Amino acid sequence: MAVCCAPIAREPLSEADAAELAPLLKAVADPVRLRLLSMIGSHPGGEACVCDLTDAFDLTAPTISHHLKVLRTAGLIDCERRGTWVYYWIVPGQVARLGALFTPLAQPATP
Amino acid sequence: MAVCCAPIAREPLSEADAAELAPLLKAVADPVRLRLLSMIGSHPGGEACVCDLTDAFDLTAPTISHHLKVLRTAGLIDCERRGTWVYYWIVPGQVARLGALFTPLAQPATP
DNA sequence: CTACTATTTAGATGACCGTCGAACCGTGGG
DNA sequence: CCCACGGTTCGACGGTCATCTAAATAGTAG
Repeated sequence: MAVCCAPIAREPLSEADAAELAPLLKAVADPVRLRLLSMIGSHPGGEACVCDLTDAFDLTAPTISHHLKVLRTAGLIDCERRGTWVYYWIVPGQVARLGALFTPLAQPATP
Repeated sequence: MAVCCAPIAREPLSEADAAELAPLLKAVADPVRLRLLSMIGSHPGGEACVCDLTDAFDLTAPTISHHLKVLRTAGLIDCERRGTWVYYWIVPGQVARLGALFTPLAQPATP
């Protein structure tokens, strides 16, 4: 259930599966979002405040907020407001789908 | 040595690593290229002729050629001309980098 | 050498994306 | 009650991308 479809080199990806996966990949296909995802995932406690993330970039707050929204829309992260601050954390299942797509290729049967 | 850097949730991705990985992800963040990669990788013999690929899409030949070039520039596939036809195959090491980025997150230590 | 096929290159067009400044909500403290 | 602060939404601008048509290159067959 973690993956919707077979790993990429097992069988040809259906048009529908490709259409569903592509936006997920597009969400992480950006240096800023890649770092954001990494910073959130590696943060102690598994969650990070926006204020922690913004300072690491030479970008304005709206831009960071936009990137976080893209990641959230893709289902890769989720967030919650806790008093003054908003905290983000990774949704492991969705991220695992990406890994499952490519990893089986590392050690294929190669008959 | 398959990967250049730690998996995404181990430690924050450096700006340089993110900048290097993003283009790789951008190359696969397209439904057509995702299917092309899958069709090439799952093709019997591990390689596929352009003529096999073109027919599966409602796209013109130049468009397919363009997508193949993007994948090739990213180092995900390689090709060789053999007589009349050009054959493409997957570069496993480069694809494995993508998998390694996300897979370790599937079963993290979660202390 | 010429004609035909397969594939790539070049140029153009329309859509999408990353970034910013300004305006807008929600929370907590005077 | 109002104000300061953290964060998001809105609208706009510049750049990139997917796709097409037309033309060029490479190889094969006659």
